[in-house]
Amino acid sequence: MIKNSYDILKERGFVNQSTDEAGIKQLLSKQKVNFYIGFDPTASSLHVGSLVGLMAAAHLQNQGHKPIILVGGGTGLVGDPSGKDKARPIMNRQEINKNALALKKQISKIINFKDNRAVLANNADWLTKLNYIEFLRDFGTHFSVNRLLNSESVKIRLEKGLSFLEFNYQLLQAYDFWHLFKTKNCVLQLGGSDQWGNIVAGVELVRRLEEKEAYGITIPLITTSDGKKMGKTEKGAVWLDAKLTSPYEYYQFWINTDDADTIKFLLLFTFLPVEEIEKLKKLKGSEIKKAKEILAFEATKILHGEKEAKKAADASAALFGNENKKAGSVPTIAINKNEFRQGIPASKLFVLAGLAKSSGEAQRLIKQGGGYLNEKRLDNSNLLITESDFENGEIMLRAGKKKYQKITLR
RNA sequence: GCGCAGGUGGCGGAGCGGUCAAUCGCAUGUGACUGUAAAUCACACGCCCUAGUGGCUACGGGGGUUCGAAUCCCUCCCUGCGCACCA
Repeated sequence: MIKNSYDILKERGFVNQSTDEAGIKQLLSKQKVNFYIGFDPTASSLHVGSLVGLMAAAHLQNQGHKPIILVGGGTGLVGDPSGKDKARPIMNRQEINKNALALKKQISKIINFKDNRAVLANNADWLTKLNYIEFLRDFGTHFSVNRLLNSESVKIRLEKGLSFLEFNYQLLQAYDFWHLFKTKNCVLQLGGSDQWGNIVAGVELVRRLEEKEAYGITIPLITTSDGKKMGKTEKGAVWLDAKLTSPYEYYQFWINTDDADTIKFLLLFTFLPVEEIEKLKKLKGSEIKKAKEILAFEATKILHGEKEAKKAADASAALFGNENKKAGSVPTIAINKNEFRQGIPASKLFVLAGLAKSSGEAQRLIKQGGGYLNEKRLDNSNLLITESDFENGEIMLRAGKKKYQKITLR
């Protein structure tokens, strides 16, 4: 029996709520569906938080449906108040366009844009052309302020203050859905659970204007088992851009998954068949590490390719296993030879390597016993590091238990 | 526009003339314990250095009072609440 696309999503944990479960199931089983999911171009890279939506979209694409990836170039100019207790900084056009371009590159690692199997859209293309009066007359009439006031996202902000600008966000997103429905025959929207209100607004707008049914599915906000938002690491957010988070760091992020989250993440962030993941469930105690290795490898493979994933896995095994600490793809920086002529104080070197934000922090680190040079614990943050400390042209720095940085000479 | 209440470190939130780089909680980091997990315990947590009863910058911005200001005064900006205005 062929599984229904919706059931696939549901069984892997991608579904938080949906507007009409039976309707969606029927829709997805009888035809190839165009659906959309939006991303905010407020940063130049997506992070693992956005990955859930992309994975959901990828699963649907694998089932033959067609994703429309919407970059919120227009809505980004407004700022979504959902789930925020503060107004977002308003961004200018250029920045947003630059970000949108960068995002596409990352998204195309997961979604296949070849042969028109997926399309990228930017709502700036239509939102910026809207005429205020026309918009109010044609669409404003379909929105009830009473309802908006009752929505959770607005309620929260009412206590702290909400500008009219942000208040309008929902109308714009609803308009997006309608626009895509009209022009691209898009009948389904995916979004984070904080988008529920916005998605429903779109569904209703389509119903009112077109007297046709559109659907929405929200994806749960992925939290770690202790209730925190996922996606943070020692160095901050985990980005999808390899320049910001190297494949090795990305791999490490997944390896460091909490035991309790391992299975959940395998389902969400890998394409492994559910049956296979079920088997991993049986692992107990320190064996869970094996499941995490699979998770880390698969997740890294999806984003950075098999070769990089292997390299990261090897590096990880070398550094944390008992073999000698030689590693291939540990983040490496090259420092000019001349710098070492007089020697660089250990604390400075940690800052240069990006393992500490300030030399005060580095000094603290070393004082507390968390600074290592070539696997030897440093006891003096003023120790001058010179060329003679290099072994085979490199130095391995370590901060704490898990953060490594290799230094080479230039 | 008028009145009221506020604006303090990543966040929450004390302090209300000296002993404040600022109590406390959360978050974070390091160490111990472990399985590169969780929990727990300990320590740290503005920046700089020649590392000291050292220097510098910081309690929305600017100015002032004072030997001395996060703390008092003036002014500007911002936020919330109430009133007014408009619809």
